[in-house]
Amino acid sequence: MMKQNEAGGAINGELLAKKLVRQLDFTATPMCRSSVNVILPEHPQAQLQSKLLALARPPQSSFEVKSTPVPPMSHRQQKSTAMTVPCLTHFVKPLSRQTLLPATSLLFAENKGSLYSEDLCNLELRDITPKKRKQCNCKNSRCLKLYCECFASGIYCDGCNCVNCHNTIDCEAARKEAVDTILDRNPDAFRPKIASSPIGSKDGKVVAGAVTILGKHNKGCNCKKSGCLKKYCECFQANVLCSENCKCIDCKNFEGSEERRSLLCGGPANSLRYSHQETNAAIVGALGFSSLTPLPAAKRRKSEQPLTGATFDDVITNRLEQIRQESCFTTFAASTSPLSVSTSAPTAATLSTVSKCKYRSQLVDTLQMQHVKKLCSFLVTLSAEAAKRLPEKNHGADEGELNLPEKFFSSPKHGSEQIHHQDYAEPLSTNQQDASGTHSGESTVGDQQNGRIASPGASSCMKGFNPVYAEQERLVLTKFCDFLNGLITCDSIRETSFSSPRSGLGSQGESAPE
DNA sequence: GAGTTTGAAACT
DNA sequence: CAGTTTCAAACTC
Repeated sequence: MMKQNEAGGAINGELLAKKLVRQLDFTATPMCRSSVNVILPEHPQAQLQSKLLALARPPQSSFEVKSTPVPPMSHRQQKSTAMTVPCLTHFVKPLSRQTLLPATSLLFAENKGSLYSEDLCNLELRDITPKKRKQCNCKNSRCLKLYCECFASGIYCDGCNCVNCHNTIDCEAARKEAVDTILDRNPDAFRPKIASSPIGSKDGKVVAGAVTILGKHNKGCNCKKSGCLKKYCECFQANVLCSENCKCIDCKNFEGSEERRSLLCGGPANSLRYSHQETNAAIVGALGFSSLTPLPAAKRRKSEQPLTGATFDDVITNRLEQIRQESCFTTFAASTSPLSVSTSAPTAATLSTVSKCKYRSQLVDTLQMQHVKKLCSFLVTLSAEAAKRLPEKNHGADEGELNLPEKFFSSPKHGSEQIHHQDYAEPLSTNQQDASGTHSGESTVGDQQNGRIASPGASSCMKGFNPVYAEQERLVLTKFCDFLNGLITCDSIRETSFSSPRSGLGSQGESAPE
């Protein structure tokens, strides 16, 4: 077993830098990532960020640490490789260097090195705005029990209103003993209470840009009287919906709850407060797994606002029909293809999760499952037809010989595009990227090595040109893109309709989104 | 600001 | 593990 002084001696520049970086709360609830706590509030924000970014690139860091030495870990902490920083941001507090030192000591054993730089890169300046730290008011616990928010967060009390506080650096021995006692009772006591969604990237987090998906309460709440709609409820307080982990009674903190909706509908402050939830919900929904986040009531009402004249359902249906008619293929299998079933089934299964909490897409009231099924069926048929048709025409023939319609794309942007073999070699040409706006240019064969799925067209380029694959890919992606464009168009109409009723509906479904 | 309510943590 | 007590935050007035 590593002795404490050995552990302390092992602190090289890299580790030190990491630890300081980790003083940002990256392991706390994903929700909290939107309001990342930052220690060292004495630094101007920009300076702070650049300094932290520098720290993320050890060992070149020249940041000089003059803070109090990090308290050594207990043997238990050293043993625990899974120990994470407590949920510092459960309560929004900008933390002083001193107050975070205990947290860094708890972190000491956790060396998941991959987190730091990219998390820092995901930081936005507005996210590190120091906020007034919450101060505890403990009287009887000496701030050495989990009742104390500071202690539970792994920080020293600093400027609190507590009485007989032992959660200070001067009482480190007592503090460490208390930590050990609590860890004996519950090794996860200092772990973040809010877990991210099970589907995700490393460290269990799902990062999309700077936003991390909200999760659920690890242990769940046990609320009885609050309906889980007050801050007594840990789930509610953490901005997550109650989950199957909860044992609450008369819970109203679930997606679709009228009470919750009306509560969140309280005004601009609430809208702002839950804006991250909206973003998270959208991302979660897009990723296809259960979200625990609600849609802001304002947005949802907007979604539910009926269109004057034509419903979004009509527009989508018409759009699909238009796509179908524009296609050179006449078959439009409704739901006969097994693939169409298998393609859409996971979506349905995903949306109806085992949890009582379900993701509610902004389009849930307008884009129906039947549309998705139709689209899937259509794309499958399209792909099959392409496979059948291409060999008949000409193996490896030029695009011009495929007898594809000149205006396969309904959008003028696409209609004039000429596709050549070099397009297969570079399926994501600049023009296409600009036109569709849907490609990041990252989908290369090389991605396969990174666990991603490379496009069949791209793969065929590497292994030998296969025009069938490429054509299938092109058709399917094109039509899907077209469908999405239609969706955007319809959404624009819907938004216009909402903001100014009866305006902008004359060109329903056909006006360009931009 | 005092008193009450609430639910997590701690205890038995 | 369930029931009870303690505790501090959240809430109400």
